[in-house]
Amino acid sequence: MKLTTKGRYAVMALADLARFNNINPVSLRDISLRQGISLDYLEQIFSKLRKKEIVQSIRGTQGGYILNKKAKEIKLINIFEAVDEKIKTVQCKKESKKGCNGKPTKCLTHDLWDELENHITYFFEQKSLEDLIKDNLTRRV
Amino acid sequence: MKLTTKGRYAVMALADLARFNNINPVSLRDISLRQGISLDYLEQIFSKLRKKEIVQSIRGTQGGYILNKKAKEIKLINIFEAVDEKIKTVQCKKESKKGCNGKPTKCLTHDLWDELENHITYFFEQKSLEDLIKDNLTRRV
DNA sequence: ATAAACCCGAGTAAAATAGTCAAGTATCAT
DNA sequence: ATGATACTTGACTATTTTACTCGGGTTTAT
Repeated sequence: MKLTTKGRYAVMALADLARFNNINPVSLRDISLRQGISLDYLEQIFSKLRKKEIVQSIRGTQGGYILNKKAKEIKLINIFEAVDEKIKTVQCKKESKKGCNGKPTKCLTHDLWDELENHITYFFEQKSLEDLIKDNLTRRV
Repeated sequence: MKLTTKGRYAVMALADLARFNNINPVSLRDISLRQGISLDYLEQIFSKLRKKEIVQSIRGTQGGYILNKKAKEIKLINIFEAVDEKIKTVQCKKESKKGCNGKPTKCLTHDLWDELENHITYFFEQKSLEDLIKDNLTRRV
């Protein structure tokens, strides 16, 4: 049970962006340097974030990215969804309402995995980008 | 962010074991058939569970496994630990108390990942095997 | 004696991850 | 105009992890 770099980096990069999100757009190059994430990889990630309208891009010199919504309105769940960071605890989820794996009844642990998935999802639904940067009034990288 | 089969199967198999844990030991063959998990794979898993003293083995014909503690005392966290299902949200955890990745300060999202890890771990610390089978008075596979 | 079970370590195919690389296009500053 | 900066896109790939399988054991009830 682990977080992939895609999800982690997306959040790190957006936290960085939110922090420096003044009038000027923030370039991926800057984020790359500050957060130590490869530029090429960041480009992949931001492509997805842009398609899901979490950020806006500004091309050309002095260009970069800006948040497309208020930091408060961007929840971690939105970020994870955008970069395909799935929360997947169960394999039999898509089966029919009643049964798992083709059987007529639910598997013994079905509700457990559902509950776990909800537990984790809840966390991501609550936390916003704003929470991240508010918690970080002390100087951080 | 997903659960591996090792963790999932371990819990499924132990739930099955707990359910049929009467006087007689339960063979992996039976668990394999009921839960649809390969026998070879189950053997790997139970080897670890035995080494962590979650189950006891009884060799020979009519042998099998029994729980080594009361179902109430076996928490999911113990099971996951036994089969090396790690809960890993952060990469910079092992760095010094204050800084991440060799830098003198914590990374922006450090506390977030810590909090997430705690959130998930808490869930696994609360849930016991007994909870699983108690929740399943209705007939299940 | 035999079969049912546990025990153990090595090996491996497939999938997922974590990127890199190449070739663009848009825009600004000068 | 032109060069530099920065976004855009899609393909490619090495490494790691996962999810097993396989082949040999040993123990014990009947």
